Amino acid sequence: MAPKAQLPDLMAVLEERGYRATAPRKTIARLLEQKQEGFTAEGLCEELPSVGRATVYRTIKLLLEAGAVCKLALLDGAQLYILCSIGHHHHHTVCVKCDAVEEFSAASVERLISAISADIPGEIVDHRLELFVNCGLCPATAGE
Amino acid sequence: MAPKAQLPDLMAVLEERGYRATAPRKTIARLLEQKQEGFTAEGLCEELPSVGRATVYRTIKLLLEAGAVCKLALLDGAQLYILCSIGHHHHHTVCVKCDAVEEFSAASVERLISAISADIPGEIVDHRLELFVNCGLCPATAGE
DNA sequence: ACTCCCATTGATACATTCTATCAATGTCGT
DNA sequence: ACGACATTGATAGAATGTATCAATGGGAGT
Repeated sequence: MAPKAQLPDLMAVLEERGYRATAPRKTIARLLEQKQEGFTAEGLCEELPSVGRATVYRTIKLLLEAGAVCKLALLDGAQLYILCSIGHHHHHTVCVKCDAVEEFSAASVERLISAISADIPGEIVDHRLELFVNCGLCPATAGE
Repeated sequence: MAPKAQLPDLMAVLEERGYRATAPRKTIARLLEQKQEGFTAEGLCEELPSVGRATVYRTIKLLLEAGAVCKLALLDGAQLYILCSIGHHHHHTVCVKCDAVEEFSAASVERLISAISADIPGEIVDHRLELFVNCGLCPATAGE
């Protein structure tokens, strides 16, 4: 897998927003910074038995609000969190076989949304685009 | 609100797929065919106390698989089902104020996805696009 | 129209994911 | 070091959906 763009220091992100640097938050931030893949809240809880479930969920929520984490809906309706870069609009590709997530952005998408705007009643304030792919890198897709 | 495109006879959709025309399914189908707006499973259960919860959820699932219903994720993470047209790929706009959903399709979207394909690792097999709008028609948006 | 098979139902329990509550604790500005 | 108050963790509860299974009923074949 290609190396990800540099991802933010999560604890710093939280402190910038005025949240305290507590031990549980540091633990969660440190673990997430290692993660190249998507994760679930329950998965984090299992990996960090020393941190309370409520705190795991609360911290994920704070990171979501800060934009450091995105929440994706897979085709089957399952949900997946993924660490992502802050401050620039982007989208994700998700492998339908292995759930690997990659971030991408394309000016053409944003231009298209603007163009579509004329054909849509109302004013577009946001959008969500997800591409489901066969990544071609995981065992499941390589075999085809 | 503009009249929707003709929507399918839901009971016929289910029968075409080999499911039996039972009384609970007919009840659900009849109610949904009246609905111009999004709905939730729990909401349906309340509107149809004569039908068991499990049956409501099962029937929604069958309609989802048949493509007669889509499941949308709102910006705040809430989920909404919406009746939609079968057999042609389409997307939805969702009003961020009143949750009104409109269906749209644009050849330009499909062309763009194809074009992006070249820049994305892997093969695109599906995509999801949602536009969040101020519909301009509901009291909440009209006031701005 | 009757029968019979088996798809379907509904009640209930369970699963998953997330939020609310609240007393106890830990951070950080002073 | 102190104190205000943000945060934690245990637990209960909410929201949404699935599994189980005995009882029911649709509809194909006669």
